Amino acid sequence: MHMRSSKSYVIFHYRMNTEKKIVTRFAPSPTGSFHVGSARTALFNYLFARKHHGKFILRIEDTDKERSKKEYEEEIIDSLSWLGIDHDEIHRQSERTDVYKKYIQKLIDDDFAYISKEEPQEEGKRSEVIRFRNPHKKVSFKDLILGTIEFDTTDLGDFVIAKDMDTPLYNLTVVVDDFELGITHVIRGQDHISNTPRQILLLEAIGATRPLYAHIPLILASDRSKLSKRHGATSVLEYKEMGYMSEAFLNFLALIGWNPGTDEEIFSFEQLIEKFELEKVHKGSGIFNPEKLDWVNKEHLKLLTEIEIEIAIKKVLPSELKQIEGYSEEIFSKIIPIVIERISKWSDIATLVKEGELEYYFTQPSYDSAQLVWKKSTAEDAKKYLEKVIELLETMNTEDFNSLTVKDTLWSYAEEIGKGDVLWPMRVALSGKDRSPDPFMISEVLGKDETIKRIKIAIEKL
RNA sequence: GGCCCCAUCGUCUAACGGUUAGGACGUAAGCUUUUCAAGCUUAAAAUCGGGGUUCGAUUCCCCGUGGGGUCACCA
Repeated sequence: MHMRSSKSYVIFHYRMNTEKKIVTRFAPSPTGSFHVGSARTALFNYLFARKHHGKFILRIEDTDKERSKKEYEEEIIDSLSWLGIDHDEIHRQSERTDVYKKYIQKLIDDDFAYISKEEPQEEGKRSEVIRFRNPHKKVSFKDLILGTIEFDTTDLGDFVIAKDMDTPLYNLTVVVDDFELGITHVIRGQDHISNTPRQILLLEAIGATRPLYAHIPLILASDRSKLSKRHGATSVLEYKEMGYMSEAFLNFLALIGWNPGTDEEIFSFEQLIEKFELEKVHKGSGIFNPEKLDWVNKEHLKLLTEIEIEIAIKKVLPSELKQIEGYSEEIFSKIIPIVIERISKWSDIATLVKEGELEYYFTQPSYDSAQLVWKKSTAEDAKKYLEKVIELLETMNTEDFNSLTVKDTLWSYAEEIGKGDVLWPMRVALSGKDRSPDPFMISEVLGKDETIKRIKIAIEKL
C-alpha cells in the first residue's frame, strides 16, 4: 500500500493513535484433547493480535465441573507452548464465579433474567434455573469474514444462563468475560455463529460494548465430515509426537482458510504475523490434508541450518539406532545429510531405522549373493568388475576419499563396462540393499578401508 | 426438520465484471550419473445446476441442488 496523498497519511496516523488496542482471546474448554481446529483458532487470534501489537488472552472455559479436567488444561498449555503461541494473560472461569454472580444478580434485578421453576424431565436437571428473558427481537451483526448475519431471537426462547447463582453457563460467562477483559475481536470457529445472537442479547442486557466478530471456517476431514479420531490424528500433541516442526504445522494450519494472495506458501512464524489479514480469511471450510502437511514440513526442514538439524535430530534419535552394532556418533553425523533428504518429518527417522535403512552405514550388511548381480551380467562378471573397483580404489588417498573423488576414480571404468554392471554390485556390496543412496556417498561414509573390505567380502560370496 | 453459513481441479487456493481460469499438494509420464530418495520438465484435472442483470459473468441478484454448522440445566 502506498500513501497516495498527505491526506490519507494523516487519516492513517489519526486512526493509529485513537483506535483502542486490539485484544483477542482464545477460549478453549478443557473437556477433551487439544484439537487441530482449536490450534488454528488460537493461531488466528494470536496472529491478529501480534500483527496489530495488541494483546492475546488465554481463557480456560472450565465452568462445567463434571467435564473439565486439569489434565486437559495442561494439554492446552503444553500444546500452545509447543506451537509457540504465548499469551499475555491467562484466566480461568472456574476462578471467577463471584464476577458472574454479580452479573446474574444484576440481570435479575433489572428483570432481564428470572428464576424459573422447572419440572425436571431428565435425571440431574434442576427444579429451579435462571433464564434470560428473551426480548424476541431481530439481531444482526456484521461478521468480519462472513458479512451481515441476521437472526430472529424468538426461536431461541428464554434460554438458561445459569443453573444457580454459583453455576453460570457458557453464554453468560463468555459475554461477561469478553466485556470485563476488554476483548475487541472475537475470532472463533463458525460453529459458534448460532451462539452469537444469544451473546449479543446478553451483552446488551448487561450494557457491554459489542466486540467485532470474525467467524473462521472449520477444518473438516477428507470426507467433509467433522474431523474426529476415526480420521487419524486430531490432537496437536500427536503431531508433535509424529515429529512435525511446530512452525511448519502452524504454516500448514494457517493455509487452511487463509493465504496472502500470492503464490508463496512457506512462511516462518514471523512472516505469518506480518502477512496475516483477517480480511483474507475464507468463508468456506477446508479439508485437513496430511500429504500437504508433510510437504510443508519438508520445506521447513530444508530451511534449517546444519546446526539446527544436528540439534533437532539428536533429540529424536530412536534408541534402536544406538543399539545397532558398530554405531558411532561420528558415523551418524556423516549420514545426517543423507537422512534429511529421505525424511519429511522427524519420526521418519525411526521408520528408517526400523526398516534397516541405516544399519549398513555402521555394520557389514548381510545379503544374498544373487543380489550382487546386475540384470543380465553374470556372477563371474560381477566378481571381475568388483576386483577392478578395488584395484582402482587402492590407488586412492585415505584422506582424500569422498563421494566426488571416488566417483572420479571409478567413473570412466564404469562407463566403459556399463554403469549398472559395475555400480550395482558395488552398491549392493556396500549396502546389501536393492535400494539405497549411490555407492559414492556410501563409500564416503564408510571410508576407504571399510569400503574395500566390504567389496572383498562380496567377491568372496561370488 | 427449523434457523444460520458456505460452494473454482481429488485437496489447499488465485483471478478491479473482460485471463488460453493461474499456483501448490497429490497423481502419471519423462529427464538427470546403475537402484532408491531428492531435483527438474511435462501431462491429466475445476468455476454445482437453472434463470436473470450486463456488450460481457468464476465474479452481482434470484431459485434450486449439494455440503457444513447449530438447535442442552456442554462449551
